[in-house]
Amino acid sequence: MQSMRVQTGATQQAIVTTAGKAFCFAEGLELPGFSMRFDRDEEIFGEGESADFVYMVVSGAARGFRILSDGRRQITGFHLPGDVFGMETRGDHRSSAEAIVDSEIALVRRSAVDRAADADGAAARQLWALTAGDLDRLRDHMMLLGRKCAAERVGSFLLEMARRAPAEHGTQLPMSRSDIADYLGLTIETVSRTLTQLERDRAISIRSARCIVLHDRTALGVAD
Amino acid sequence: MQSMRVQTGATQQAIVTTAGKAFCFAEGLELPGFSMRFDRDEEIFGEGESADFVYMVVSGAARGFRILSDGRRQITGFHLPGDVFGMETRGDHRSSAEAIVDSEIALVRRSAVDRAADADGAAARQLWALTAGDLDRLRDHMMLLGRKCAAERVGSFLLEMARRAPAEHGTQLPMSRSDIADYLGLTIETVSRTLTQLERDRAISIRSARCIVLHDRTALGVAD
DNA sequence: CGTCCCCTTGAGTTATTTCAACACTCGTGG
DNA sequence: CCACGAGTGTTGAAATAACTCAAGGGGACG
Repeated sequence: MQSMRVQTGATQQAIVTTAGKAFCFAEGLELPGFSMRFDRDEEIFGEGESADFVYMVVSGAARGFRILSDGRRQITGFHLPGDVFGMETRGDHRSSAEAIVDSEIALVRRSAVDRAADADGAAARQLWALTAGDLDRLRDHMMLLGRKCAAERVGSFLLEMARRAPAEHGTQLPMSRSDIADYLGLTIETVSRTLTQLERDRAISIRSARCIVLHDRTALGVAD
Repeated sequence: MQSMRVQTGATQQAIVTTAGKAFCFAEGLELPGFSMRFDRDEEIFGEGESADFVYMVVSGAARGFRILSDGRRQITGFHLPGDVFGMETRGDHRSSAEAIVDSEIALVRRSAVDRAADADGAAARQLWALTAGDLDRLRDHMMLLGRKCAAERVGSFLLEMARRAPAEHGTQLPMSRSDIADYLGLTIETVSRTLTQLERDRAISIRSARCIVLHDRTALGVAD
């Protein structure tokens, strides 16, 4: 396996342990890149940085977020294995991203993405569809943030995670209560209380803080 | 001027009063289409309908929104003259859109959009950038919905409208309090009370319900 | 076995909602 | 020209969902 030194952002420099791989961004869309390891809570890219790369989770998980000057944080999305993130059509990143747990992240140079889009109309279409899919999911999340009560927010979140991160013995939640709260527009106390209440209602079982079993999907009380 | 009959959706049929025009979707991206008039509160397209057209506001204003089965509504965005909306990469519309006031809307066939994207890489890039721009604005709005208090939401909204719909004698608000509330994730009463309070604080003047003058942009108390 | 971090629980507070009444604006028709 | 009515916006008072502050619990790890 090769090893190379890359400049990934304004400040960061890293030893890349895998080089010359191709990563599947979508059905029939393979892009050349390399993968990097990020520790838990390590920044992947920051708001305002030049968007020289596009990212995909290989293993682990990441959070995308924005922060107000007074520290309030809104998590715009969780990125799980296979998810592409950090793709900008303009020059700079408008949000930040961090690893939630120790993760392996694929990096593809933006120039390579642009080249693929220019060379192949179908590839361009696929990349556009990735962005459009994000837009669609964000509109759903706007409904959650603007119009759903705490119980519905937590219920919707559990259903989303159950769909995206199915595991053998219950749904795994790689993120902390604080991450969940900042994703759902709630406080950690409200998230915790709501989960406890859902367990009392026999809608879920909390095997541990990071592992939940969904029993009764209708009892989650999620409107649609 | 020509006149033609078009099937615009599952049910609607309309007399088109302008045909054969080209509409500017972005810098150097002109697409052939026609324009139609929509009355106040008339549906432009509905959730689940086949997305056969892409739309642009010529004059007037539109709202994009989603509704839960129990009637709760979240407005995902307001569309003002020049704004493109209803562009889907998949087959169906995932949100609805209605005219806020009597409006003239340009319709471009999706097939024409696809053709332009296939033929010209630069056009494809522009269309992708339109979607990416929407995504970016939605992320800002998520911060508003998830983490800002009522006063900040209304303040941010006024700044947004002042930027997008500048007028001679104050900012025009084509939409009702109910629309504003459903955009900001508040109730109409809270929107109304907050505007009154902002006027007491001398941050704005309410010339009429639909026309506001911004005095002191810092007094709007909008964090960033 | 202790310490740290995260999570949970409790009690009191508050921002926003809910419910209800009233005010304004703008057409329409007498 | 004024009365009327419908739709829209404002205001008040009470209710409540979620937040804040504070303390305690439990698991992971050295």
